[in-house]
Amino acid sequence: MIPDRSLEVLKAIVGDYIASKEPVGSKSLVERHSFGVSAATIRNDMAILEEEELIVAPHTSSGRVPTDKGYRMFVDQLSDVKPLSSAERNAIEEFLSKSSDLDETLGHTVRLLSQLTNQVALVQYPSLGKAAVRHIELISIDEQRILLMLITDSGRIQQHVVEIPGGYQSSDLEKLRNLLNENLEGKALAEATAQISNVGPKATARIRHLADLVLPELLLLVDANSQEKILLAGTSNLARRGDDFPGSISLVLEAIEEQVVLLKLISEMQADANGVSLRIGRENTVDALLSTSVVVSGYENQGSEIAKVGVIGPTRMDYSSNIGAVFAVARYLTKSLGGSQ
Amino acid sequence: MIPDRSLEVLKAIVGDYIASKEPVGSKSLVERHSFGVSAATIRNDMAILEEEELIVAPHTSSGRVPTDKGYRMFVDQLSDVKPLSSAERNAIEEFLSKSSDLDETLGHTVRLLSQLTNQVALVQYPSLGKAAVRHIELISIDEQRILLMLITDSGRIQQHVVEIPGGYQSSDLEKLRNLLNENLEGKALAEATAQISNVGPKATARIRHLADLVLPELLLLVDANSQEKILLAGTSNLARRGDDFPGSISLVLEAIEEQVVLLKLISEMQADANGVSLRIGRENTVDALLSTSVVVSGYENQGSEIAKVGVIGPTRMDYSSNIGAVFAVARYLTKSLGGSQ
DNA sequence: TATTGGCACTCAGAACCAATGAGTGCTAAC
DNA sequence: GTTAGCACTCATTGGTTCTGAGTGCCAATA
Repeated sequence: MIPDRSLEVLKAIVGDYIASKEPVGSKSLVERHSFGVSAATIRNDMAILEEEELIVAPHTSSGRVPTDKGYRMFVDQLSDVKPLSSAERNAIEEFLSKSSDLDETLGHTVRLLSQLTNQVALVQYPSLGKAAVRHIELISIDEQRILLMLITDSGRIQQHVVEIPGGYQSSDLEKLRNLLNENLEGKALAEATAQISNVGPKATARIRHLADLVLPELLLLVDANSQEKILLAGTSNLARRGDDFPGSISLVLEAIEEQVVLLKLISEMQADANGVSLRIGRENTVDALLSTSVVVSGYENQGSEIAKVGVIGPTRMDYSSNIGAVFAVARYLTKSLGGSQ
Repeated sequence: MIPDRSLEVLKAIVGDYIASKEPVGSKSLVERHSFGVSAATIRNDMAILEEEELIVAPHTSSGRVPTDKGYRMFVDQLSDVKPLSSAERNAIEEFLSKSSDLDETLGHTVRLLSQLTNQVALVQYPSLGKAAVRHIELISIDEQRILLMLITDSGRIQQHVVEIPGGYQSSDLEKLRNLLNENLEGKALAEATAQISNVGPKATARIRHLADLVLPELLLLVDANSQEKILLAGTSNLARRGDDFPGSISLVLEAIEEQVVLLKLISEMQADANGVSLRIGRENTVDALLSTSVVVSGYENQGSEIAKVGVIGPTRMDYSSNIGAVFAVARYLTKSLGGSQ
């Protein structure tokens, strides 16, 4: 429908605009790229692109700027995702190999990604909903309190202090611990939720009192919703690109600090064939993010996607390299989790 | 040395400047406050203040702006710290009562403080150095790996996966666990560091192999430096006040995201008689924070300060209410930790 | 001696204007 | 389908002037 050369022109406009931050005109376009035709011809092509709402002129008689639709067309045409340099790949390996537990791994990952892309990076903690129980631990703190811990196979650890008015016997604690693990270990969390209420009746009268206090708390820990969590890094990168945002960047910052909104957004995003998913400008349902683009990719543990990692920045971003970086980091993260968790 | 009325004028200048963001002149000053003297007299007082470098004129013949020294004088004179409204106090109680474990408590606290003050809020995780070992736990993950956990009496939990090439017996695991707890439970971390190397020799030949692998990791966990950590919230508040920063706010954001710098800064700050400590503008040793002020207060567990909580914002901030809020939140946090940890 | 009214002076910022030039749309010719 | 040419637009730039809030200083006053 749209002539080939016009698409080439679109590509060139997006590229130049990303690089220069200035609306790009027919003349500078023709002198920077070798289209083999004159500026007037390019102008005709630009008229087509404008007709299709792929580009727009900020004011009468000035250069053109890609619209969200234009960016979308651009990335969909994008065949060559920029691979990371070997130096960058080394940095990733180096960085992630240092991490020991999940907290550390994710913390390193998100910082790394923000440095790699010069954007705000985000990583979602493995959603409990998709994980399985690896172990449940009950630890005595003092006469009246115990620490309840839930360890999932994604390496995430949740803990909660449970008050036991009237105290408990440590032998009972052990019995309950064994009972819980016998019934729940290895179960997916969704399944565990259902099982927990079945554990109660199995308890002997002796530990029934204890179980009644502990089980509701365990249920709370398992409740995935209350536990979804996102780690951010590199918000200063957003500020540096401040002039890219029409309103104020504080609105954008506010929105991405609001975990709930961000979680909803990224959970809606489905990976495309390449394993990366992106939302451009108005495609984001959140008002404050209308002038940002979000690039995410899922990372896996034991073969199934457990959470997402990505970046968020101005629509005027270098999609090619950002997609490359997000994809690569997600892969390394998958590898790193598979190895040591 | 400085006449009383001149100090009153300084107070008025600081107050007006904070409210209006505009350099304040003698005329508007005299009409907004009732000094009972004329503008010319105020001008004489202002000359004294300028002589003392407490205020400065951005350009010849314009209103005056407080210098860092002026702000310092102002807060040192500050007798009446603005107390929180009862609605605010209720909000704090409400908020903190919902928290169960340490992570949650601190997370809630920092968000709360940022909302209360409209500034960037920070809370430091309890420094391991000042805490004591509550419990050490070894949990079997699979044949070749165990999860080592350190629980401190401040409620902080550190964990690390230890690889045991060649595997281990679960009975040995239990022996080692008991050995560790017998020797380390209740010890201050600094002391525990010293003790850990003594534990090795006490191990029987049977579990020696295991101990040799676990102890170095435990030592790492105890090492306070590598574990200091700060939680931030409300960075969007900084962006909203963007025009208060001469350079760019991205530099400020960068600096406060850099945990190491921030940790060093707040650890240098010693609380004054009121339990609150603040650094104004150039008093901060960090370049990027020359135009910000930092207000912190310590919070306690079991009678001794374990870490700090505070806010960071433009030097042109409402010191009175920010000091009040930080102080109150620190107290509530102390109370909350004492109660449920 | 401290305070005040008066006055000349300064200077950032607003308002206005003209020149510049990159860029456009259109038309007629190739 | 492509191109050269042309008239037109309009954001940006730079210069000029005006205005007014604010100052410093001095002589008069209480």
